[in-house]
Amino acid sequence: MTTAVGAEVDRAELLGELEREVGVMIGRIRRLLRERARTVHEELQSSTYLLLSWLDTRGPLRASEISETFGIDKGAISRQVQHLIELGLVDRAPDPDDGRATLLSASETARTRLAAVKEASRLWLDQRLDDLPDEDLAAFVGLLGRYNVALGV
Amino acid sequence: MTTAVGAEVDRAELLGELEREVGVMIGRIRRLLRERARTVHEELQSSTYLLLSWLDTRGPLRASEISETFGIDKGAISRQVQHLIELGLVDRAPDPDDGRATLLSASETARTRLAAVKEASRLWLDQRLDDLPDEDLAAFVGLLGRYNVALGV
DNA sequence: CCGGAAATTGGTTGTTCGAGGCAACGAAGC
DNA sequence: GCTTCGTTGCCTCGAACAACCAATTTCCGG
Repeated sequence: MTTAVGAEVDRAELLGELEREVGVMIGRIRRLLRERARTVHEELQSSTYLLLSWLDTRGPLRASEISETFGIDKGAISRQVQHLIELGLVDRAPDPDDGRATLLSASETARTRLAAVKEASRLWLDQRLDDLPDEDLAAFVGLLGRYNVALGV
Repeated sequence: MTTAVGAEVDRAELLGELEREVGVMIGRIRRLLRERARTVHEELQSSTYLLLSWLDTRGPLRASEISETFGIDKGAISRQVQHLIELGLVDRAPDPDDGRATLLSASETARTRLAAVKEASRLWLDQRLDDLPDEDLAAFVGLLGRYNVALGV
C-alpha cells in the first residue's frame, strides 16, 4: 500500500520532524539569547545581541548586508545599530568606496565583553553536549549552515 | 603556544560557529513561518502556526505542557490558543483526569490544511536540499533534537 | 564630451501590530 | 489554606511597511 516510495515517505517525515524541532528550538533559544545579551550589557536587547555577535566575527559590514543576511527589514537593523552605537558597542565609519554607505564594526569594548560571555556560554553548552563527539558537533554545524543556505535562496 | 588543547580550541570554535548559524537561522526561519502560517489561514500568526503544528503531531496536550516545551510564557500560549479556537483550528476538551486542565488538539480542518501546507513546504525545502542525502538529513534532525534537549535543561 | 534630470541604492524615521514577559487573579484540586 | 491550571491586564520589544532624504549611477539631449 505504501507503494515503492518508502524512502520518499521517510524523507517527508524527516522534513516534518525538522520543522517541529526548529519550532521548539526557536522558543528555547530566545530565552538564552536574552540572558546572554544582558550579560554583555545591561540594556542590550536580545535580537541586537545576534547582530553584534555577527559583526564581531564577520568584520566591518554595511547595514544592508546585515539586513540581507538575517532576512530582517532594514529599518529594524537601522534602529538596532543606533542602539548599539549609543551603548558604545559598535563603531561606524564611512565606506571609502561608496559615500552612501557606512561600515559597521564591533567596538573594542564589545569584543572584550563578547569574548567573556561567549566563553561562559561555550562552557555551559559544552557541559550539556559533553556526550556529543566533536565530529558530530562539526557535522551539526555544517548541516545547519547548509540548511541556512537552503532557507536563504 | 596553543599547548596541548588543540582539540579543545576546535570545539570552542565549533560552538561559536554554532551560535552564529543559529542566529542567522532564526531570522530566516521567521519569514518562512509567517508565509506558511498565512497559507494555513489568512489571519494565523506565525508563532501560532508552530503551536498548531505541534498540536497536530503531538496529539492532545494541556496548555501548560506547550508552554514548557517551547519555553514561552503561559499567558502567551493562552492567547494563541484562544485565537486558534476562534479560527476553528483547535478543539478544546476538559481533561477527564484533572478538572482544572483542558486538553487541546488540532481540529479536522486544521489537520487537512496543515497537511496541504506541509506537503507544499516539504517539496519546497526538498528541492533546496536535494543534494543532501537522507542519512545526512536524518543526522541533522537527530542532532537538532539533541541540541534542543541541551537547551532545555 | 558634458551637464543635468531620472532612476537606483543606502539608510533613517514614523506608524502600526504581533508576541512575549510579568503579575494579579479566579477556579479547581489536594 | 496552598498549590496548580489557565485567563487577563499592562507594558515593552521587535519587526513590517512605507515614506522619506542623501549620495550615486544612468542616460539623454546638446
